[in-house]
Amino acid sequence: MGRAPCCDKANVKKGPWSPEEDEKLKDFINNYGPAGNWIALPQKAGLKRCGKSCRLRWLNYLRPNIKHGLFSDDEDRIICTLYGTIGSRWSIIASQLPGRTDNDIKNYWNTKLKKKIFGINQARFQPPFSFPLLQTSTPQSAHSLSHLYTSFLDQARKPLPAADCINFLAPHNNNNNSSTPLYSSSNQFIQNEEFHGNYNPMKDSMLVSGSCSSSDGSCSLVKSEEIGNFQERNSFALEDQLGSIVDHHKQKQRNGVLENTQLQYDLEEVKQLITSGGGGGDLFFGDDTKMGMYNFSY
DNA sequence: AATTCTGACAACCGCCGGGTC
DNA sequence: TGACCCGGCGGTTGTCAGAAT
Repeated sequence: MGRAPCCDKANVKKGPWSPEEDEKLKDFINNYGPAGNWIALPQKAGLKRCGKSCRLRWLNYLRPNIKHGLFSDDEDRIICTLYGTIGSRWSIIASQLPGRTDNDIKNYWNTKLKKKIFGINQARFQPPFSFPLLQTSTPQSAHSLSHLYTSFLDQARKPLPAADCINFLAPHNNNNNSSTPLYSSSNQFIQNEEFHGNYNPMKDSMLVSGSCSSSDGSCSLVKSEEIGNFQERNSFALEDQLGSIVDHHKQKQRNGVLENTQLQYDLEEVKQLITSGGGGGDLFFGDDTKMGMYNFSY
């Protein structure tokens, strides 16, 4: 036996809301409050709508303090970094952007931001930071992650014309000073990144590894066995690439080239919102000529 | 001027989890 | 303990306006 429908679909109106319907809904909620039974609300408010539709209309459009219109650069960056860390958990991302709704952010990501970041190669190239890195605590998610990663490598191995390089989250990075923070917004998160220029999936090797950072904020380089454990947890089979990249990373750090990188935003809050346990991770990618690292903790 | 295409965003759908009985 | 109800969530689809042909 299936679930009973939430409303009588034959007798509910669908499609765009009229101003009159908006007024009715607003009036009702202003008088009786948004809390309560959404399923019963339409009948009480005199609306021929599904309760879920009313709820969505209120939350996404009619609710006070909703911010419409263009997203700022800071908002862009917050969305990008949070998406990179937690994936498409729009409600959590929305909780970091006052006035924005999850639907708004989701639409914005799907229609604009994704293209802005991934450029022309978006259809073929899924970037490493889109992996659900925080969702690796179960065998299923580990398998899923492994599958995604394999798919990514398959894509990355395909030859691409040189013009198909993508810019990796560095829209404002016009200098070569690797110690300059790329983004700093509202003290909510600061991100340094060593990587400059283009990332070409045809030429550049890439891997994902676990990481940790010491309590004083310095970036303690990942031990290979820690990475190994992380790999094992996530069913990765990238040992060959692992050693060289980590050696390269260490070498750069010894040379003082590598900046401590710590991607942070409202982590405490995000932590609470995410049910899985805390941890951290680095995304390394690059080759002998250039290398990128994306460090996060949660 | 008419038609087609495209992008933006509003809205819907179905699944899931928590709460309650 | 399990069935049911409801709200929340994310993916997908629908609608419409403006651009392109």
